[in-house]
Amino acid sequence: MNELVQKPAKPKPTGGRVAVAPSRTNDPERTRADILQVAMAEFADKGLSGARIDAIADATRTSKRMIYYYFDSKEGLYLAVLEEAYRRIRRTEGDLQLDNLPPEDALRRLVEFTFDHHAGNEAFIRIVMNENIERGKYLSQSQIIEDLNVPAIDAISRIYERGRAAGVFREGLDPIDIHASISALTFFNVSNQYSFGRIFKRDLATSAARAVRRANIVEMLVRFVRR
Amino acid sequence: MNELVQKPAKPKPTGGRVAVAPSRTNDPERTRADILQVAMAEFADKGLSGARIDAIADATRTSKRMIYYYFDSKEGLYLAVLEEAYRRIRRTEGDLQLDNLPPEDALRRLVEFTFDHHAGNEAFIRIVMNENIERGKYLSQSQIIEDLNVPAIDAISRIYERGRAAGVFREGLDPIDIHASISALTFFNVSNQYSFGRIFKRDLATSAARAVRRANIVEMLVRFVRR
DNA sequence: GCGCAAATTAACCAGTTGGTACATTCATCC
DNA sequence: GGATGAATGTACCAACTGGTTAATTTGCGC
Repeated sequence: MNELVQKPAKPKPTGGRVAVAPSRTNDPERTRADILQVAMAEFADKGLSGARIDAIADATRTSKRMIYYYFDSKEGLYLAVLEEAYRRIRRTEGDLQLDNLPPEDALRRLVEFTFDHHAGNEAFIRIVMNENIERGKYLSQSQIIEDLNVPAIDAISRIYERGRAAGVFREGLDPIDIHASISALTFFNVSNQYSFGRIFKRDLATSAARAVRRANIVEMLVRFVRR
Repeated sequence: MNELVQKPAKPKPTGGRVAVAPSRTNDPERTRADILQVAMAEFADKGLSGARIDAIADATRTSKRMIYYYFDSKEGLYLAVLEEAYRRIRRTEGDLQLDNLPPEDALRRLVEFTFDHHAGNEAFIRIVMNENIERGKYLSQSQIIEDLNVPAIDAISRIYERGRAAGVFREGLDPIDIHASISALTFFNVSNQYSFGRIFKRDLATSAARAVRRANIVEMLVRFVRR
């Protein structure tokens, strides 16, 4: 099985001989959330063009018609999935307590956190990959992006500023650039694990390989900012 | 226009009133190469599932029938494109003269070369992205992969060994891990340019942005290996 | 308990898409 | 110059796929 996101089980059709009272319970929020969750798994697995509305509908507790009722179109559903994916990621970012740590320790911790976070959210990684295949077309349409950068960059800015003031970090670095490096190193390790693994005959998904890589990435960033 | 790979122009249908002698020239190699080139552009643009055989056929000097004659299926064509993409990349890699440079300069040059190479070959990047969306399924089927790692890793190994022996690089580093870092940093800058650009309101494709990023990536690697 | 919009179901549809059947032309070998 | 396999063009098809039509049920406000 290749499940990136939990899919709720579809209730079996009543197999008994006597037809059970065909009652129905309206629960729009549940229906919507159900569709969204299944769709996220499908889009992460196959990408926008590879995903099939029928496949999503079949894996849902409800029917295809409901997808169009709530999301209008395949693209509308994809956009909703994209936004939900970013929303979830940001939600988990907040509660990292870095301000009390010495700057270098704070940076280490931030990088480790980002690494683990990416390693543990392949579905998110794949949705971002796909959105880049789409050249950011849907991200552009989304409101959500506007205030997405703030928390990630803020954390780095604060750490960097403290380190610079304390004289342990060198001058003239750009927090966004530092963020780009952290993202690149941690994202790639998940996004390109298959091609890289095949070519170098290494499974990047083992915990041993991950631990080594993680330590090296942390070291790389610390050395980069150090005076 | 969004052309990642040159497409040859299709000759216009003879529009004249009198039908020109419908002569035909058999040129299997040209036909095959033509299809491959057009297919590479389409697969790089849309991915495996997004690409359309009819679209490829239409952009070709020949017909859909010929695609199936030479490549059997959509998947067969995709595999041929994938292999050709890797073959081309490796071809350009060879002629870098690094053995005469001091180790640190050699490393700088290698990183710069890789950066420029990735920045200038978006089609390749996108094909690799797509292959990772496919979880390396087609790369696994290919023979070509077997001897793909050698040149890239060899270059790093030699540089690192010289630097280590000379006492300018620290001990205990793994050339494949170094390669992973170089790839991650340079690949991401192209692969994720859309999502990153949208979120941070920066166009990573401008030459100014590229120059800054390139210098930082080089610096990051040098600092990582230094004693 | 009724009116009515929201929620849901089932069947259906037209355009697309990968793939093929079949006939035909080219080029090489003798 | 004819036989023969390789190369090519045309027309076609069945399955898939995103999307819709239309009818029905639920549940909330009053």
